[in-house]
Amino acid sequence: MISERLAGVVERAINKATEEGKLGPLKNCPFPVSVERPRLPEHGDLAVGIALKLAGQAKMPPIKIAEVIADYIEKDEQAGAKNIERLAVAPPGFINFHLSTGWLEESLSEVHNKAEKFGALNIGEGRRVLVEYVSANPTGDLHIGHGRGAVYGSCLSNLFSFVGFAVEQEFYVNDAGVQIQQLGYCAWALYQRLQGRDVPYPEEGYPEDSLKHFLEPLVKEYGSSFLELDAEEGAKKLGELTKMTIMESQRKLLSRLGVNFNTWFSETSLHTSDAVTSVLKEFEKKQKSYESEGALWLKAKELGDERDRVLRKSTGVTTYLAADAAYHLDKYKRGFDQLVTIWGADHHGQVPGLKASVKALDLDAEKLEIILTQIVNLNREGQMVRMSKRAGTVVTLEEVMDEVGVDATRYYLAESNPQNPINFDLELAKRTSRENPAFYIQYAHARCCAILRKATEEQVNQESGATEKPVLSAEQLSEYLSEFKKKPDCFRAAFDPGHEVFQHQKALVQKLDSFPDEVREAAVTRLPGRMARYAYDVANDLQKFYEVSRVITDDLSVTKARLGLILATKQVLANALSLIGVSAPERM
RNA sequence: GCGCUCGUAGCUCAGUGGAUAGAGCCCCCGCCUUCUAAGCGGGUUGUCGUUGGUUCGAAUCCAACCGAGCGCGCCA
Repeated sequence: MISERLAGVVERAINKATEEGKLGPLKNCPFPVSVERPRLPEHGDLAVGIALKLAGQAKMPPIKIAEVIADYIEKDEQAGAKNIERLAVAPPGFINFHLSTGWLEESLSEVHNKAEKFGALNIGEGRRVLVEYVSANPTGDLHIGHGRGAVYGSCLSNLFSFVGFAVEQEFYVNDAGVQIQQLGYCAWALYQRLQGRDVPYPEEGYPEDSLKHFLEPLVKEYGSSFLELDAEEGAKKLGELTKMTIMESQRKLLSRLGVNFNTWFSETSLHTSDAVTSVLKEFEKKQKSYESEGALWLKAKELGDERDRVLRKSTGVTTYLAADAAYHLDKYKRGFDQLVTIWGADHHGQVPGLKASVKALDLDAEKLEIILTQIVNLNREGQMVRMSKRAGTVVTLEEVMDEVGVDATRYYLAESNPQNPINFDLELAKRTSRENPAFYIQYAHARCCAILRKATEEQVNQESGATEKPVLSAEQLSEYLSEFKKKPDCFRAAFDPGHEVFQHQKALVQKLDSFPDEVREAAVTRLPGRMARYAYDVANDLQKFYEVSRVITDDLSVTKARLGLILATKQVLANALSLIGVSAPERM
């Protein structure tokens, strides 16, 4: 990566300059040098604004600092080998680098060498992170909002894993408490009604239509064998069976969406294992709880919450918070270095309570990161598609996936940042044109594959109908592939420096080269959506390149070099798409 | 009322302390005898919600206000 190498050169210059006392009181470079790509071509290929950032500590005007650094870079003999053609200092204190094509060649060679590992980093250094997400109640179908959490969590997990963390993904199953009881009543009533018994359906329960399709297969399988049961036993039995059916359907659907969990953690298990009662004891022991009006309260207010929270109601039943505290204590005990919990934004009111409970247990609250995902609005032809669960008109995740496909579903849910609401346009997601970024990116990948096929497969002449032998033989191709890794200068023929088209050629390679930086940025900001937008940019740059630079030509060295460039582009597109879990098709 | 999130082009959204604030869509004009035109090029578009403050420098940080969404239970 050129920017990394360049950052090293700049940092060395700064350290040398500070050693010789040329940068005021500064001892060495206090923060990492970041290299950016200037917007305007006259500002060079790459630039650093470090002098602006050092101004305060060095107590010197930025422009002076830039001049000093530039001076040291020019004196650095190794710097010449970094493909720096010339550099310029520009106000208010930027150092602009103009580079030779050598760095483009090295970048391409690096992509070929690292292949599917290109862009992978080791920020995580093997540290263990647990990502908990979706965690829906097993009381109905998943809707598009769950889909967003699912896609976000899975993309973030992919990203963590790509930057060197050992990732585990977990689904917390809220299979305890009143909602499951409620499910039991509904299931029991529905079971009887489906067999002709005229019993009332619980008015306050889950909509009948939202459960019917889960009960029908149960009726098919068990027939009337449970009709004998009394109301209590019936609700328990049917509730349990329905819960299992729903969980299995959720698991299957998520798997189809490319979302797979290492563990499904049952809330019930926290109750049966006494984890909940023991966490309450722990609060008591640490004097972080007290009894009042017959209930047990967590002293949340002194730990950053706006008020204290109930852990055990006066009825003796523990609250959701108590179970969540026990659950998170369990996560800590499992020894993770980082815990990421993804919730729908409608649960943001619970964040201070959970944080307080973690602090009350003297656990490191810094390790626990709670990320909230905002709502998804479904659109069709500009009309809002309502998602009212009560009215029974809920649009399920499955319906969306059936309609627009898995790739488009994933792309649109992955693309935007979690703190912003999504407007998911069902019609746009189905479109096969440039307007639809999901399609456009895949088309770019398929186009790369088409060029490779064209170069290496037999072609049928349109006029004569005769079969023509491929431009490149299999032997030539494999020979080239190994040259791409070992001889960066074989890419030189891909470029036309000085020519108008060179800007497109350079832009594409620069974009490919910046992938590792983009990955780092996406990982540290927890915004995998950046990968989606990056892939779009690559696709766009590829199309521009394609338009002006013919790959298969009469000149074998040009064909070879450009084919190498196309294959590098295909690789980077595939890597970026794989991080967001969207497929990279060979043809379309 | 309090809290959280958000407010950037007609629309959908990037950009979160640095150069003249970007991209796509929409609209207009060009480009197919050549590897996928399902494409490409060019053009038009801004009180960065408002007002103050911090800073050499603010869309970005701080405060107040305006607007939108969500949340404020011994529900889960």
